[in-house]
Amino acid sequence: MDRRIKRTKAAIYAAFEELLSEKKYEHITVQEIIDRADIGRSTFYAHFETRDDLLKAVCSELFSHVFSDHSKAEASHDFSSEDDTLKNALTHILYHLKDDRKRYSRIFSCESSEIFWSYFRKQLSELISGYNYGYETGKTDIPEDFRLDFLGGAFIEAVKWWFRTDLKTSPEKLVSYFAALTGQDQL
Amino acid sequence: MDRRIKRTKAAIYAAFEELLSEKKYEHITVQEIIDRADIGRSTFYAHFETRDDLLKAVCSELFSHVFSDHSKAEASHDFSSEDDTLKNALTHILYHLKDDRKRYSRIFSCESSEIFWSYFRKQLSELISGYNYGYETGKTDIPEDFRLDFLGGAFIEAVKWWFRTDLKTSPEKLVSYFAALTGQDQL
DNA sequence: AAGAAATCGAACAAAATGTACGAAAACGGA
DNA sequence: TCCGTTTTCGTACATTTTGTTCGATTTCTT
Repeated sequence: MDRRIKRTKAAIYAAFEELLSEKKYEHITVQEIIDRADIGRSTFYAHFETRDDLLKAVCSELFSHVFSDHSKAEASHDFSSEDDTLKNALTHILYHLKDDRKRYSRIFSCESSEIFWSYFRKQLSELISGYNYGYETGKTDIPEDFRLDFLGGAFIEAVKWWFRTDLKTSPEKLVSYFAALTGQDQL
Repeated sequence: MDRRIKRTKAAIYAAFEELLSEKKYEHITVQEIIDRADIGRSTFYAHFETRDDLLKAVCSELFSHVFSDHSKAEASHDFSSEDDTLKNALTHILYHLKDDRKRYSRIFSCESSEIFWSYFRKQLSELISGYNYGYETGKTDIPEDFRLDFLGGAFIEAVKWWFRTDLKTSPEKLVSYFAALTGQDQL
């Protein structure tokens, strides 16, 4: 690959990720990116059609690291590669995220429709905590705030799936799926 | 409340939600909203400071319906109000969403950082499905696609929580929480 | 009917967008 | 090192959006 391209892309990526740590993705302009990267306007558009294009490219690049070469991750965190379970696979992913936490934090803090979901999630977590009398705290070592955030977020995921599949499942069934998969049957 | 204000806000809301069903939130401009609502530019800014402000207002209005008056929801869907469990509460919420599915669909389809999460989720679901040999299909009536989407999304929620709390939990512990709350211990 | 409040619309500066083009620079293969 | 190719630069440009201002006008409330 042409060195100039590599240099230009690197400059754009760096500027973009830097900006991402300062402000929301939605408020970052192409102008700011090229100013920060110190490249010509036309140069940017020679590589990316839109700002979304750039984000996609960055995501793609990031994830190529996350999901490739589990073995490497294992090697660097001393897991026996024979124990190839989902749990370990997920653990390896988490280690990778942790190793590059700065980059991922920037991306993870993007938001937009999140305004909506965060409303929903907050309300749900409160709602769930209100029904907690049947739940024995202390029996497990799962932090209460994790449990509430997680269940709220997981329920949102169920709702998202529900809408993706055109609400063809009845609410009762959906809730039963949710309850079954989260072991919240008792509530 | 002044009728003019009510009319103006209604016009803005209608135009906004209409646009929301045609394009992504991020690409909707104030210009389009006031054109569609047929109101003066200054009038819009008299009610909302920014486009995000408007979205927040719409969300707030929408959720005030979702989380208020469970009793009403119960009445209209014949639940015995004595059975006040979390499951029923969630079911009622789902019914409400279903009743107003058109409005909610519009909001739900917003995206932005979703570009990132959807990448992640897709990969995760694939990963999980690869470890499914231990899972007995057919034993439950939970659809396979729901299970995969859900577990992927739920794991993302765990990761989000992880980052919100500054990665202070070890990857192993986080995965064990996830496994415990989703009954995926066996994998 | 009268005073208050909201809307209109036109105008404005500032900024961003996406595109175009020729000149200059950097590249890679021979 | 040379030469054709590719990339970058810089500038320019038309268009669009943004957020604000202000007086005139309309609509509301009482």
